[in-house]
Amino acid sequence: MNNNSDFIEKLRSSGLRPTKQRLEICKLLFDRKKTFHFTISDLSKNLKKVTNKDISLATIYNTVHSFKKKGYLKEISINADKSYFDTNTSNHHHFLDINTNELIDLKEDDVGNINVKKSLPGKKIKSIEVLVKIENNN
Amino acid sequence: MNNNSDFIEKLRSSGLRPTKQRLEICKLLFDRKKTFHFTISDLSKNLKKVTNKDISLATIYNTVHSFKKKGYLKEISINADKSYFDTNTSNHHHFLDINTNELIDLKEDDVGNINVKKSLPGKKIKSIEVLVKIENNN
DNA sequence: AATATAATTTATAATGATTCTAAAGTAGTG
DNA sequence: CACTACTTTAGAATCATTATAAATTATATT
Ligand SMILES: [Mn+2]
Ligand SMILES: [Mn+2]
Ligand SMILES: [Zn+2]
Ligand SMILES: [Zn+2]
Repeated sequence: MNNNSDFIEKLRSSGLRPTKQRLEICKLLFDRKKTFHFTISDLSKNLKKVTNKDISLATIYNTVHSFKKKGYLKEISINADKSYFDTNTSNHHHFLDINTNELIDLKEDDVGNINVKKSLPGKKIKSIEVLVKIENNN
Repeated sequence: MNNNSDFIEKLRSSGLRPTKQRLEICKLLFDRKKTFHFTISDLSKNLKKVTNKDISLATIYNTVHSFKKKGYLKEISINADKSYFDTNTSNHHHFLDINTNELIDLKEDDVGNINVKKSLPGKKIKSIEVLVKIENNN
């Protein structure tokens, strides 16, 4: 999907130096066909698999947070005891499988248009997102 | 709304002994006209105001978790760094004011019916909830 | 290319919310 | 009252996350 110089450009253009740690993380997060959801712990484990010298946990946190700030990642809070990040940064809906704790993107068309009738003075709508919890049959 | 013996009955009927700590917490949470949202820290502060002898933090956690397990409270995970509990245990939608971090219930009618078209084999829908983030105008 | 500067990484410590532990207290039963 | 199981509690432990501050690295400048 992307090659290394794309990531270098991406990082530079947002004022982040393309360090080897950040590039390694870019490769894991963004060099894919589909977007996905991950936890810091997932990312940390996957980085251990693909790198020789480990990236420190502090750097993983720093990087994920700066990517979030730059808009390359989105944080999804769905579960009191697990925080997910999403490489799909658009507003979108989710299935949450409560048996597996897996998050699954829904497409725009999977959920009809949502019409919020209530409004509050001085406030405007920023986003509308639906969470559909699913579970095993029976 | 409720008096003490209602709460004693409520607790007994779900196999929880009506201790003075639990009753104190019931009064704060359930003796109201409207449901509301709170954090453990909110609850803890409010309990300090109304009780002579402080209820220990462990008991507050224990009680909130057992009330959740009995279905008297619902946990709402919306913010990575703040966990809310809701005395409205039905499936319902929310505004989240991102300027104040305030959660506001939406009524069924405030959001049209939601029709989820996608389904996954072996899975059924357990709940559908909408989160509408709002922010100040301008 | 060498130097200077600021950004970044890192190991490690600190924080803070939540949970655990085990001892003391209390409610229900007969 | 006496017994038992449940509950509360203070304090310790845990664990994810953030802070610190020294070493390293990227980039700009000479
Ligand atoms: Mn919890
Ligand atoms: Mn975070
Ligand atoms: Zn997603
Ligand atoms: Zn609510």
